[in-house]
Amino acid sequence: MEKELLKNKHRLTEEEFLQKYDASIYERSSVTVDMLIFTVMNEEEENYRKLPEKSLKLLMIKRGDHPYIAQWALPGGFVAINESVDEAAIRELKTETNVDNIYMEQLYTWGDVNRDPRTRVISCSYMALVDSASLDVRAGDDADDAVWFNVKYAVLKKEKTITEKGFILEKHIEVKLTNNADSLSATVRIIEEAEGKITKVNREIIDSKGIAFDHAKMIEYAIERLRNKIEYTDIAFNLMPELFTLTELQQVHEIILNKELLAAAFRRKIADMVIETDQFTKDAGHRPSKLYRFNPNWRNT
Amino acid sequence: MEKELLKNKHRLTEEEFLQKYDASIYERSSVTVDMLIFTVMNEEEENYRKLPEKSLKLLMIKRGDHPYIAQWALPGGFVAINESVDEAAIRELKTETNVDNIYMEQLYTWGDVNRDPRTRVISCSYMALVDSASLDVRAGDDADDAVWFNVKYAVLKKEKTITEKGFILEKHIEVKLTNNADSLSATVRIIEEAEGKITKVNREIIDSKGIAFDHAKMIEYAIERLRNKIEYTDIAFNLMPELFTLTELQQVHEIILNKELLAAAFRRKIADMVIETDQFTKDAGHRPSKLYRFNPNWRNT
DNA sequence: ATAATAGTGTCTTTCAGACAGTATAGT
DNA sequence: ACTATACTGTCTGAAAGACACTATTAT
Repeated sequence: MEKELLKNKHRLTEEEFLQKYDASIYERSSVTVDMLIFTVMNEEEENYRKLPEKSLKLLMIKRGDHPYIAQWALPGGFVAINESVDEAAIRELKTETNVDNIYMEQLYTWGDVNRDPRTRVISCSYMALVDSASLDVRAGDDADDAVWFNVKYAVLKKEKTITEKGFILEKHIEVKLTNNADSLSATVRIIEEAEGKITKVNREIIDSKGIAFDHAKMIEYAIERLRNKIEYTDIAFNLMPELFTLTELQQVHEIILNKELLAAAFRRKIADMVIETDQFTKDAGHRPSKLYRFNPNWRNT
Repeated sequence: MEKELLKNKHRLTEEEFLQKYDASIYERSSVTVDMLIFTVMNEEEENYRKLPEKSLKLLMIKRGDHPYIAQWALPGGFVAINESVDEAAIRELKTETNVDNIYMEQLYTWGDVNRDPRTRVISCSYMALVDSASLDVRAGDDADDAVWFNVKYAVLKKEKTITEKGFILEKHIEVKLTNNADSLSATVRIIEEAEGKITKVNREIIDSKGIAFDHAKMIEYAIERLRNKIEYTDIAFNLMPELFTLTELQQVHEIILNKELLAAAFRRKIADMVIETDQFTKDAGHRPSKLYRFNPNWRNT
């Protein structure tokens, strides 16, 4: 190898250089992963005829220690020195929810200096979408409580000011997490500043009730991404069970997009992404619905 | 504050807990930022009548020390303990290119264990788009050479195998970086494995000539993202000077998408994103072209 | 029979693709 | 006059929006 012969300005070969290399001279950050684990569940129905409503859920963990003791945080943990960041995320997902082999995507890396009062922590966040049917409801054998929260996303304020060379867009987004026992909420202020070609976005938590760290920011960001991606990808199917009706699939889209869709147009749009089965739903007080499964080969052939 | 009174299972208040907290018990990774700084430049023209061709450029730095001595790497550096990851990226961009206040977006965080032979390094990559006109061509006062390379992206292989429950898609992408003095290249193998709903993507460098670390992966990924985003966002304008012709704007799209576009359709599509000026190009051996500027308010009003 | 959902047919609107045709500088 | 680019008009076809209409079950 030619490489072996090259020496640097101190006349060291690569081997010699690496032997002398001391990584400890710089102070290092801790790196963690935080997981945004979403699912969609049926709410209780009352009328035997009506379809059950669905709702978007997020898994949170109650903190048993400082900092933010007794508040709720996203599941996550430190990246070990001998595992990749992705592996850490998979390990955490498995530990917290007992689910593996599921859709997961890196979201964003949060690198502000004072994210954690203990020490400098850089956090790489992942979004996971799981199908509630395949979920082992006993979420998390971990010491702390792992509980599903209902997620609501509301725009409290949206104000656009036209400036000389662009605009300033200020949005206040309220994220509400609720379940039978607890009710958490946070408001994130998002300021988008466009000046000429350059646009800068800043996210800031201006109010947080019961949500630990900067996790409200991550939740807000994840919902935005989820909404965006559901329009042009097939990620929504990760929230569906093996067999599903087209109405259920539409409901999932509607919950995430927070708007109603027209059945005819929706069915046309997702037609290629599903495969008809010969099975039907039963025991509803109305016409049965055909069951479908996901078609992984919808992009061509 | 109620918070102050809460004690953990060791009967410590938050203040006491934080005082005793020792972050050094876990071995920590280093965190770096790597910058993918793209621009578009005119190639030399020959015929006074013909328009100059444009080409996509990427800024690379020649390594002066081990590891990968004498190879080329993306500009980047360690994140200091007292700066945010974004700040580190901005600082590096300024140091390397003397450009600030420019479009920059976090791309992806690369967390494999053996990315760097020196020590465990997790790298957060950023993509920056700069307008070559506003660029101080003396790129980088840093010790090492900072040089623009021409970027070419080619699909060498694309093979889809339909499996029982999905498919396997194998792509080989060749990234070529060239300039007057040097010619670098790398092949990245991308394997997309879909089984049922779950799709896993894996990127691996199967051949690398002159490109340090796993940076070929980052380059490949950045080009994919750039291609994707240029279709539905306005990022392309970050590559344009203050005033530009629609043909120039179209050329930039064509280079990035690597395909020709029809002028009529292109103009319709970007019509709202630009503002007409009353200026024209001059001294071309053909009809002058109207100059436009970016319209930051194109999304509404 | 009725309530409630399942599913389809089709008219309209919007928008991208294609391409011919007109316009205009510099040499 | 000629060349190369600038720019527009319009036909076509694909896809999304809107909405009415038909179908089918458990009670």
